[in-house]
Amino acid sequence: MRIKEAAARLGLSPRAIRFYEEKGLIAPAKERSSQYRTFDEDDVRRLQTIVALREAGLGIDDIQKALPAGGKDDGGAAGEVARHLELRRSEMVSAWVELKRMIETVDGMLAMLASEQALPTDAMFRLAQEARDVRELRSSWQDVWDYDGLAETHDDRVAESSGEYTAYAEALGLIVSWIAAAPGEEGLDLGTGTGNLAGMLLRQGAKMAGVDQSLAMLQRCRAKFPEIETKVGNLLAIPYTAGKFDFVVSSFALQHLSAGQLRLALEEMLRVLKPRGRICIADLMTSGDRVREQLAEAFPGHKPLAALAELSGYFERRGYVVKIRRIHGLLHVVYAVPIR
DNA sequence: ATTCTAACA
DNA sequence: TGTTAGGA
Repeated sequence: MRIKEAAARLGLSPRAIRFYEEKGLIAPAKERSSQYRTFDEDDVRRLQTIVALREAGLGIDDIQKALPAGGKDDGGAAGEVARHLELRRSEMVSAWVELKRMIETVDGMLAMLASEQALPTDAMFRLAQEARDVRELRSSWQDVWDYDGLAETHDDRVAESSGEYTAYAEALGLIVSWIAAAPGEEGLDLGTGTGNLAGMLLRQGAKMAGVDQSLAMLQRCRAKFPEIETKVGNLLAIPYTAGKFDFVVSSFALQHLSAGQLRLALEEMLRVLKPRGRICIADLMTSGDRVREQLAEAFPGHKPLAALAELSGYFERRGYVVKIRRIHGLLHVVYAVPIR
């Protein structure tokens, strides 16, 4: 068939199809003399997947990467497509959170305008400043640590650091015993990595979900624990709707956040938690902001660590009872339960 | 009547 | 990607 018929069949314009060819997404045969494009069933099938991926919001270049460069489809492409769709999904959640933020800012400004006669310039400007700070905090969260690259050896390294392995295992064990998941409860593990903590809670009978920035880590996790639902995403824009989980846990993830980012992450945890939901965190923590700053200066390459006082204060102000245990060195476990 | 390339919006 | 021009 020629381009018009193919376009009609796929709901595309002929121009769009030529454009896809120009971008290297398809390579239809051309008639010798006329240079007219000729589309066979394979071409149509490929165009169908392109249309589908476009509808999912993938850009032309993403589709280019997701689809095997060869002219025709082959079997092993599903994984690549899934990988790009997950990345896309994660971006969309971030954009969604951004939008939500912006709506709140607009609401705040409207509220100001409703009560004042003149333009409340100062107040609006301050609100805008705060909003901008939050946005910049979010966007400054990058994969500084290259966890995709570390995924393959992650579990080995955890097991090898024998001195700290005991502490690592002890911390995870304490989370599991403090959370004491009832069968069927829904839990979320933030920064789940290869799923070690989530796996333990899974065995306890909980229905677990895991979020991690690194898809490579999650692929390990899926291989180890197929029952865990995993999503790519970051802690500042958790890819779940509000009020979904009975408990949220996190181990060795918050240490990578700055103080401002930590506050956003905590907000996000409370958002996805049910009203009576509980939180348990194992991480490197310092006794106070001063110590944390000193450490940050001493180790310029590292992010500031979470401050214990900040953490517990944050929860207590919101009506939680906080329990803390020091495991080893800076490693602490913090448990927060709403006051009944 | 269709399709093609190229350039511009 | 849509549009338009100029050709085959």
